[in-house]
Amino acid sequence: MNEQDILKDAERHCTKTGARLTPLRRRVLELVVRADAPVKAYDLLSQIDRSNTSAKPPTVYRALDFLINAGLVHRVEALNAFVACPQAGHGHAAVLYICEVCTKVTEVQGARPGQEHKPEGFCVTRSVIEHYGQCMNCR
Amino acid sequence: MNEQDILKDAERHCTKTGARLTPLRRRVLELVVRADAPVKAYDLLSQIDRSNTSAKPPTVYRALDFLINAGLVHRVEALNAFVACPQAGHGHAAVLYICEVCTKVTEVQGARPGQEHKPEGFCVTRSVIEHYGQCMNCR
DNA sequence: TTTGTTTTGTTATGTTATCACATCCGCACA
DNA sequence: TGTGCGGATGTGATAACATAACAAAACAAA
Repeated sequence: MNEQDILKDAERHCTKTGARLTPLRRRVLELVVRADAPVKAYDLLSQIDRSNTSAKPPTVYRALDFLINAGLVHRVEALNAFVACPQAGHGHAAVLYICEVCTKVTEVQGARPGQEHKPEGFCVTRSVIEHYGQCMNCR
Repeated sequence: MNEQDILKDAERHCTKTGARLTPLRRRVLELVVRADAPVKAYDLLSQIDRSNTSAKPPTVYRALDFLINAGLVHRVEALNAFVACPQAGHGHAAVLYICEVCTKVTEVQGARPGQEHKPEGFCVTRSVIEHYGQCMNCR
């Protein structure tokens, strides 16, 4: 799935769900999609800055919050970074495989990890699943 | 497993592996164990500070690095916090269930998540697996 | 005791994230 | 047309998290 398709898909998804993909938010999404690897909030900020002098940290963090809630972007917890979700709206339930050499992230949907050993009565609302290692090309 | 047992166990583990559990590191481990929930680095710092005025951020981060490497402590990525590992040396391979109400963490060993959908050729060296929700008591 | 290594102290700074309040903009409705 | 409302963005400040770089001390091996 290429950059343009992902963006179109995001538009459609937002239209359908009533989420407001404003120009600023779209711009941030675009930057995340283009990065094609986990990108830092302050890197996004400096890129936005080139076109919009008024961008400040809250600008980018707010946009990212929106995008994460809309299921368009994932936060990579162990990297304090963000990646585009290749499938709009599947933002929750993702399992990430992160190559520590080339930094590329492969997202696997529907790979809900076995919760066989889940503590009794525990009700999971959100899972962070990130596997780090080397991808095929980088070994 | 109670606090004292965990500390004894940690001592034994370090003796066996040749890791040097110095007074400072032991003190930090003690604080993490006592907390019985994820603790922040700066909270540890302010607790150490009461006895050791010279404690600075690197003091606690270095001790934590050591403890994590020794498999005595886990970093909870999505919280920027740290928890004691109830089983010395099993520090890698852990799956954490974190109650967002009472903040308590239950660690499950040996619950390696299915990697059935792992990208071909990907070699995992480290996994971050954190489930957030409500524990039985807090529902 | 000398030497090399590890640990700890110390200052400074880098990086990540949020708060609080002001302003703007689109929209519904009088 | 204007007025009020709510969501989005602008703005300045600061909080929270983490590391770099170098100095001093502790310690163990030779």
